[in-house]
Amino acid sequence: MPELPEVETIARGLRTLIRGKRIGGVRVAWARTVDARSDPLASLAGHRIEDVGRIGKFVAITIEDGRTLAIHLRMTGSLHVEPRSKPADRHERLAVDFDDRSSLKFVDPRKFGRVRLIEGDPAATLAVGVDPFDRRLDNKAFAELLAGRTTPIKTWLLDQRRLSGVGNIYACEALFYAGIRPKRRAGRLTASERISLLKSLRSVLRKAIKHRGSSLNDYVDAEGKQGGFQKQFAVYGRLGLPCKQCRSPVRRILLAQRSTFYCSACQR
DNA sequence: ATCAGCACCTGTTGGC
DNA sequence: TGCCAACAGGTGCTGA
Repeated sequence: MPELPEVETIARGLRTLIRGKRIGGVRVAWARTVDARSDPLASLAGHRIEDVGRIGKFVAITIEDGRTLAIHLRMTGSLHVEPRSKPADRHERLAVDFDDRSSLKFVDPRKFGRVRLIEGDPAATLAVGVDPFDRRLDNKAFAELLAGRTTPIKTWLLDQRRLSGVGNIYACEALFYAGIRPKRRAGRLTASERISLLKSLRSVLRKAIKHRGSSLNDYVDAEGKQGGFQKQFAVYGRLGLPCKQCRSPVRRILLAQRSTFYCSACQR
């Protein structure tokens, strides 16, 4: 599913498409798409969309009354703005209908995605950690987050409660550019490794946003366009192919049940 | 605290 | 062509 760059791309596109629209109602085709802790979606009727942003990997739709509609696309979710009358995709799970006869349609083949209407501070409610681009995340703050952690750094990067937005692809890519093996204990990185990792994270995420994210199979943004960053992966999905820096074959291991790619020569 | 294992779901791909 | 296993951008739960 989308990671930070894909969610950012989706949110930016969606912002121009639905800002200011007034909600008429919500239709739910797959009940479990609505998070059990969500406020009732029917209460959205009559309210306008104020803005669209991103909180970690959530698309955050701000409502004029201060509430937030948080959407997590998980593995295969996508969002589309179309005329309500257009026939529903086979995998459409939920639709927000606007009073101009357009709809925001949530399509999700695997049904993992979730939608949740929140009152109050959404970041707190969603329990997401600091964003990689948050200015408050300097080298000192990053070091404090990592201190004492014994879990592998790659696994640590995927934990959304500490740092939010990084997923499997960009964790692998950032560790490659930082020259750090995925299995290294998070709390055992040296100061220069931490600095390098934070820099690599930001640079790879920024580049991916520039390319509108990465499309493996089904990812498309709010305009239906694919991303282009998958062409630039250094290690992700490149098992056995030569490392782009040293030509030795890229390896694959499992960490926390997730495929993890790295170069054993470039990463120590 | 942390991890393995499994659950949630459907679709695609590759081997035989 | 068919069947089956493995795998996929994510997270949450349970039990050890």
